[in-house]
Amino acid sequence: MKIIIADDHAVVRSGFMHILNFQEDMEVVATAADGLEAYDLVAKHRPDIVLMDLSMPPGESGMIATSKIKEDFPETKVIILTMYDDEEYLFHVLKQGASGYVLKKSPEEELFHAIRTVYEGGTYIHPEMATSLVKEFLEPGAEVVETDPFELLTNRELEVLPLVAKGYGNKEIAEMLHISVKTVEAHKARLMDKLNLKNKPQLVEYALKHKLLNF
Amino acid sequence: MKIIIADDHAVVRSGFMHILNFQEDMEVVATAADGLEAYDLVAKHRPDIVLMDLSMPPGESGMIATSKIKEDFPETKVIILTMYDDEEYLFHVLKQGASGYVLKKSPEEELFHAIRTVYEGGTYIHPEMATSLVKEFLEPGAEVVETDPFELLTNRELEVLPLVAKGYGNKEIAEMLHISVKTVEAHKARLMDKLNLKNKPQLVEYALKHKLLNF
DNA sequence: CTTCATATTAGGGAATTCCCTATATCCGAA
DNA sequence: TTCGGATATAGGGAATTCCCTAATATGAAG
Repeated sequence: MKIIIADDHAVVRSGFMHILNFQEDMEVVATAADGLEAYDLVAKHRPDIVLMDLSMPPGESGMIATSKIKEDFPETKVIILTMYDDEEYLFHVLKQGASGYVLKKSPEEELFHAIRTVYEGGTYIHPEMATSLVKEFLEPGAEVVETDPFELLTNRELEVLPLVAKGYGNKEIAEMLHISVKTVEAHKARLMDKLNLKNKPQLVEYALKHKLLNF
Repeated sequence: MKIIIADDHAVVRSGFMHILNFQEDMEVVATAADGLEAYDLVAKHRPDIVLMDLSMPPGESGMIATSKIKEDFPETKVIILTMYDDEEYLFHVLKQGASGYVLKKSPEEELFHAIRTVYEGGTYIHPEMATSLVKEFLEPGAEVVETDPFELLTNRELEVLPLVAKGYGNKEIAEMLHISVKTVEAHKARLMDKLNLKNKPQLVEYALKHKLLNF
């Protein structure tokens, strides 16, 4: 099967090309450094599969490219290959028409399996991400479709989140907001549940990613 | 020559291993997913070269590992292979004893060239980064501020600081670093004293400002 | 040989957080 | 009028952190 690889890191693309070309049923016909280049190469080569990174600064992102490619070349299947394990990315690219989502931390065997599965008409989602998908299936639109914090969280929660991320303790936050420690605990627990964050580091990462820390 | 690869992404490690093993004079003897594992493998294999990523969350960073490896195995040469083009990182790892700095966006030929240059006793710096080095050479210390964490803090403190900033508890940090909670407490107290930080939010702000959070 | 810094560890008590479970009021929408 | 969400608060116990004080081993520098 014909494959195109899109990743902004040249040496990483080379590495992927090598390990894929080693599989008897796989052939990398071209590689791209960003979304625009990937689109052009798909137009030219009409591959079966595109392996698409999500973030390819400063070029066009894989999310945009996936959307365009699926629109203009619906027979080409797109598998996202990224280091981001955020379910918001997963849901978004699935809606864009991607047929697979693999994390870069996975072993090469998983990548091979994903490619073959998708080539045969299936969908492959990295197991750790699949649970998010099941949740979403069971409770559509419950919380995770719109992961923009300003949509998901109440005003009070939006006040509490950055303060927690910055490292203030519950007691300090209570004093700042003139509420009780118990209330802070409750808001914190609710916002973590809404955002599907399991621990403090995930909360800090989320706050950073969504630019909620005003330092 | 014997090479060890340290990168948190398994499929990326596989790719690098493939392209390096294809070179007649290069052999990848092991791969590691973080700095601690890299150190252990260096002890075991005594490679000529280590290709080290800088950021390998949630494991130990390549910066810390580079320092330890150069200290205990001075004959092993370390080449940093990262996506970060910040000169702060470059200066630091050179001081730690790294012999090369290659960006992941470079083509594989540059990586081969870097490895061969370093193996022969030379130093290889990605051309775009070399200008920063020349500047620093011509005006030493011009841009180094007195609160450069890499100047003020010990290696252990540099390990603890980002973890605290990220929101990990002392118990979790102790488990990650295989030390006791009391030790974590002590390092934390010392580094806060050195940096004149009075509380957790100041520590978080400091870590952000100095790009110590690998998310 | 001495001194100093780093790394590590500890006791102990107070303070705080975490986690589970629960309740109440207010307000807006149906 | 009813219902659900937002906001607020609480009890209680286990776990953890904070803070102060103290100690040891090792290696490097003078």
